[in-house]
Amino acid sequence: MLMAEPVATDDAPAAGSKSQQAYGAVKQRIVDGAYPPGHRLVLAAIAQDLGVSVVPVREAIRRLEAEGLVTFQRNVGATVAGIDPTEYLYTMQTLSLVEGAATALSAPLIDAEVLDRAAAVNEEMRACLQDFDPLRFTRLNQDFHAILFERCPNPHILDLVHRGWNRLASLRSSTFRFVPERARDSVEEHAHLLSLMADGADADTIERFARLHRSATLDAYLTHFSATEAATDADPDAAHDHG
Amino acid sequence: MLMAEPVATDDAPAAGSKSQQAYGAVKQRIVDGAYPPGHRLVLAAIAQDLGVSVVPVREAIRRLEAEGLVTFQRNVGATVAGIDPTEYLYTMQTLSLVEGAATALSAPLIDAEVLDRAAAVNEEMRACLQDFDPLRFTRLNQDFHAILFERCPNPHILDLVHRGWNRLASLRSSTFRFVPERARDSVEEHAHLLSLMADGADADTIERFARLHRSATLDAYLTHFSATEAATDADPDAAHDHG
DNA sequence: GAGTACGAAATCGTATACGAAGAGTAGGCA
DNA sequence: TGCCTACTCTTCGTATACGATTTCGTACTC
Repeated sequence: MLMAEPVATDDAPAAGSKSQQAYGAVKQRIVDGAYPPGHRLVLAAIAQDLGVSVVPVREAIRRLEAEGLVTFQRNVGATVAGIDPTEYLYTMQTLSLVEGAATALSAPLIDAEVLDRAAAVNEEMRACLQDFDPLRFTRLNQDFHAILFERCPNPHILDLVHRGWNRLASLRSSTFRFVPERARDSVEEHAHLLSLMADGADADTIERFARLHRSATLDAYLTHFSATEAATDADPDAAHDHG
Repeated sequence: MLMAEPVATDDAPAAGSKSQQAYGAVKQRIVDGAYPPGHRLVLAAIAQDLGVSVVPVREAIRRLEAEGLVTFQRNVGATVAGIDPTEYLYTMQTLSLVEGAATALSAPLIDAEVLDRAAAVNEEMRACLQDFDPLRFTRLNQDFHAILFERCPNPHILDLVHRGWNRLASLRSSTFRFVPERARDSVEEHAHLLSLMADGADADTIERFARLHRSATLDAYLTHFSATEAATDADPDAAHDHG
């Protein structure tokens, strides 16, 4: 869906250049949790592990830094970016902005067939509500939105949306894991969004609603956490790293 | 080997690492127009020119690629990003989105002193209307907006705004050069924006107006160019590279 | 016993070297 | 004469090597 790789065989990135290989491999390990947040990324170790030299690894790390997945310090090294709740907030806020715009810009280019596909995914999500699986739900949620914003004609905005989702994936902090109640509302809002598009609502309405939809998810997260943190009071990031 | 001193006198980037030096140097040359759009960036040549090895240059180029200032092709090389009118459109559209949001998010944090500074810059712009100098006007325009969005609390969005302005600078395609009539309206809209902020208008109103303000500039550009291109009909990019 | 200075290990940053992939050009063949 | 092929040349991609910087451990002093 939002895989930029030309063709991935099954799990190995298998990109043309070793830099891209290294990029894909390290990124995957971050997203998978093999490299937990705060983990130090040593160039030589990764290079040996991947069977390449440090040069491509270095380049991969810098790319990941540009995407915000790792933090980098000169002459010190890189560490996997932390899962600061503030960071999540910023990312979600940014995503609400650019995804709302991308969805609105996509809307005129979306035909009935695409709407049907999105509706099918949304029905899967609805079915997923019983026997709730946060991971699966989150993945479907991403698929749903990707269908709707992927036709955005402005490649810059589309790229920003992809980056946002990427960062969310690296943060590994799904709202639906903490606030499953939000899932049901989310599905309903999806249905409403589809009906807006089907009725040919104007761009501003769609943008506003798409943005609100994401903001609502963020709000659910925030209220949940402010409550949780006030209750537990200690070890405020214990809730994140149980991936 | 002529070693560049770590401490730079005044205009050199003065970065600690050679990668950053190279990044700053190449970027400056692109923005200044020393490397015109379409110019091929050969690693070895730049490296020799800067007195460093190709490795830092390579990294600098990749960073510039990530920012969109240069395009890169594997095993072929990098070229300074073109000034495709379409690219300008996309960039301005994206900027209208993120800058509008950044301005709206900044608004609650802006006090009277900041508003006064912005107003002063706007008056400079108004004075600049006689004896019109597009370059100076464009610079003041950037200053004006920077004052208003710089307090945006979301660093991601703020970063996107900076990137957008960066890319605009690299495109070197100022609307005010082609459509000086737009300048007067722009100043008035700035004044209105300031009054909105002074009156404590809600975020949505400010965002909407800031976005519209930029979109209007873009529209002026587009109508000008569609007219110009229809008239000249040939060599549609002649208007760009007289920088 | 605590703080500081020195030294060693680890790791990054950069230079140099060589192999690989594309682009351009000249030559041959239809 | 036009097109295809082989070759060379430029330029990038990656490996290896070495110097620079930081960090951590240890010994010494107050």
